[in-house]
Amino acid sequence: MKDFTSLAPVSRKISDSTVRRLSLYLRFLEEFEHEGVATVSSRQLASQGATTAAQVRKDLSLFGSFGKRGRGYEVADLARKLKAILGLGRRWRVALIGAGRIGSALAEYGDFRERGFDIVAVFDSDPAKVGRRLAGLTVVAERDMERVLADTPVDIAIVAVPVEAAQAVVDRAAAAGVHGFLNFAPTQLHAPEGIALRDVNMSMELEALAYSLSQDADA
Amino acid sequence: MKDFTSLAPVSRKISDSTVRRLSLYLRFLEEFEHEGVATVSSRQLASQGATTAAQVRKDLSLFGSFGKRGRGYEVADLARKLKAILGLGRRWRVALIGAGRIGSALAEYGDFRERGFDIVAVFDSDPAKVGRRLAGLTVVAERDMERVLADTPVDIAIVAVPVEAAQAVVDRAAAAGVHGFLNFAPTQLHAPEGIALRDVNMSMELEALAYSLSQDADA
DNA sequence: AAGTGTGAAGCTATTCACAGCC
DNA sequence: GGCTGTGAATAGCTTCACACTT
Repeated sequence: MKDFTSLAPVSRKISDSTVRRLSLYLRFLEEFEHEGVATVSSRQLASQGATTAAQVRKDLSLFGSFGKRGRGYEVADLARKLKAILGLGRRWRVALIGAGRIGSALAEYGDFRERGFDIVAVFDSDPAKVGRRLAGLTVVAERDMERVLADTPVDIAIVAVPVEAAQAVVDRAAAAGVHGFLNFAPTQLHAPEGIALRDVNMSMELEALAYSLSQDADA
Repeated sequence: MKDFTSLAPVSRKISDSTVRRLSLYLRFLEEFEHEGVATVSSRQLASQGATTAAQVRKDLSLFGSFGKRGRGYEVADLARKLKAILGLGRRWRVALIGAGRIGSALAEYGDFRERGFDIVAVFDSDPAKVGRRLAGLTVVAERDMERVLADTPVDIAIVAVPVEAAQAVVDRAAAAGVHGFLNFAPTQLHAPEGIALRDVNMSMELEALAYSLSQDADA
């Protein structure tokens, strides 16, 4: 049994699927905690999340030994550890770039704040939007992005601008010190060296559904 | 070499990652087509999409032999074939359930229509929203969902209701004949037997970014 | 008895490498 | 010469199964 004195990430590279599952487990643990449940087994965690008990144990074992044999996992304790592993032991500062329909909806999306992500700046290139209030913030001209980011640095930027503008906005924000991006423009962006970027492509999700439905129809 | 007389899906089960890549390739092909490019190589397709030439060829080969050795793929032809494979040779009828901030933004999201998905009904449980116009449609009471879906059947429903309401809404809509769901409520829903469902969890994407950034910070 | 932690096995996905065709 | 299509090799992920702990 390894001795993990800290929760410092393990040398081994953790797959994206594992990270996503950890994030899911954390949610379930918070629900259990809310219901006053004190301990859970890998089986119980698995049943909530469409996975297997072995998978849960394997995922957790990548980071240490958090359970007690014969008993399971202590809910509050495991939740705390997962938070530390996922980097949620702190709050994250987020900029929103693009205050159109999707951007505005995201600015006011309560779940972000609830999960530790604070939107602290909003940018838009449309002069008609600049100066307006959105989710308690004043929309700033996209042209002033570098200047504002120098004053109020952020960790992550949410990109909600049109496809044509998206890559440029990422490159500029990355140069201005933003380390992670969540892109909602329906295109695959390229992250500068050393920068984390994830694409959320809603139309592509619908296309994947369309594929499934076409398959079923022939079956 | 196999003889694919139709584009009917192959018996082999196709992985989600392959489907997503096909959807990406299709976008690139449409861009190439728009630029007047007549043929592309697997290398060119790969370079756009952060994958490898071998992966592109493998993905395509699961469905047939679409290229010409020494020449590459004919852009318009391959685009047509990918559309057929993905089930995009037709338009899809979509209901939106939940006309809150996210729902409203999705209702007006142009890319859906552009990619073949027409929102033809909008439901909400809030009496204050019922009767309002949204993206050219009148918001209908969620309670009347079954009645309306009987008249105007849809293939897919987009779920944009609060977490607490999400599973019930899926169960009801599935019973009313909806075959696929795209869920935006930040929870993992369970699809009834034979129903396709995908979760888009935006907070979870941010958490995955937070994980990456925490990793980088220690490196 | 119950349930974790984990090496080993099994499975799936990606990459390699090259014969075959244009 | 260039590039596809594809079996073979490799890598990565999931499941199994069981020793071990409470």
